[in-house]
Amino acid sequence: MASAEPKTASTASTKLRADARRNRDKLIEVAAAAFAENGVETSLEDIARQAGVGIGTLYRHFPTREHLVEVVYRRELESLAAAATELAGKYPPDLALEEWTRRFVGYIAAKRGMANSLRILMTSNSSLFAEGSGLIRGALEGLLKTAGEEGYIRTDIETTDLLQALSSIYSIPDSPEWRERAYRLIGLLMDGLRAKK
Amino acid sequence: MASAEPKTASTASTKLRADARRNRDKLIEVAAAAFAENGVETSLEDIARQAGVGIGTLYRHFPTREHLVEVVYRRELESLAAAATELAGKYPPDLALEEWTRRFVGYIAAKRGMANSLRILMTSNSSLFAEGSGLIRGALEGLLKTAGEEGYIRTDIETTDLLQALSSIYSIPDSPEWRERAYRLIGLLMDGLRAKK
DNA sequence: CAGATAACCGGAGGCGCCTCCGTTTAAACT
DNA sequence: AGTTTAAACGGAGGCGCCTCCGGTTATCTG
Repeated sequence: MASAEPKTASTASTKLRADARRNRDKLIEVAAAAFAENGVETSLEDIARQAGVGIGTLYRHFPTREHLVEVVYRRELESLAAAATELAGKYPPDLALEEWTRRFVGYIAAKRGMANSLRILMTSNSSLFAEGSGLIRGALEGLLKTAGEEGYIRTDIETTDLLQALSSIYSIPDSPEWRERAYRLIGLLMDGLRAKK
Repeated sequence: MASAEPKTASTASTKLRADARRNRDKLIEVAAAAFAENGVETSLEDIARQAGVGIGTLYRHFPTREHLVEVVYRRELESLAAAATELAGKYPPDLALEEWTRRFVGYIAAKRGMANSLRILMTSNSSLFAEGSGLIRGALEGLLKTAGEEGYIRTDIETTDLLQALSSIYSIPDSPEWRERAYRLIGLLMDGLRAKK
């Protein structure tokens, strides 16, 4: 057989038995919630329990904690990127852009506190980082382009510039008003963008 | 900065009861050997067992694994610095310098593999790093100065230069000949130093 | 030297990690 | 439908982490 496998690239459902696939999906879903709530240090046995499977099943699907973290991280990143298209079809371009950046903040918020774990993950698997930022950049670029072409915002701002500004959110120090600050920053940026000169 | 803490961090025997002090010292000694042999992931219970104390005692002295690692690391660094003085009084200056750099290599060799742990430690406690490199720099500087003044080596090389060259050893890729390569590099540097122009 | 006391010791216990393997079951075959 | 079989399940078990606290002991005081 010439290996003409109908492999679907990214979301490859690599021929998993039905039950296996169900369990795997459920595990990812539960893990995502658990990580968001308690950080990456959450007990894996808890996750397995909540997903209604044995600990053995969890470990078969995700040999190490890092594997699980990576999958969850990737999935969220993808859904964030996908949201760009969705929002673009639902709101005027400038509002779509603004709403998307808000979601971006939400995503970052969830990742604070597990910064260290993520950093380790990134350095031991740098392609993950490259892929991730590529996805986000692409999403942002699409939104910017549309909004610019349709005259909602100025056109002399590069994706890189905005991304740079957004990523500065990451370094806002932790505090009760963290989110407020982030939103203020976004508001500022958006107003700046709308000020077509 | 007003870092005028009166506590001498180094060998501060902060009024420890005799037995406590004994146990603490023994723990450090055993831990140093264990880390060198099996990396920082060694079982702490094993260390306690080998030191002939209960696990509770270990945890009282070193609340976290990182505490223990840090103390061991610091101690080795200090003994490396002390070796400089010792060697200086025992060999001609240029040989003392050469032998010291060899020990430096040994030290680095022991630290490979635990690079990640050390990096975490360093970023969460940057003063540790500053202190450490200060010590080493001082030791090297002393050796260089003596050897230079007594005419054994050239005098137009700064401590920083040599330290830079030495630290490049750290990035020699892992392989069976790792040590050979390191020693070759040292030989090269030493010959260069002795070539008084 | 005896008694008091504060510091120290150590291991049991509860929890999570991860592996291993006997049992169950989806899916391919007849 | 019945049989087969390889994939998937799941939990027991061994190990290490870390905490907690009743027992031990160095040191101080009379």
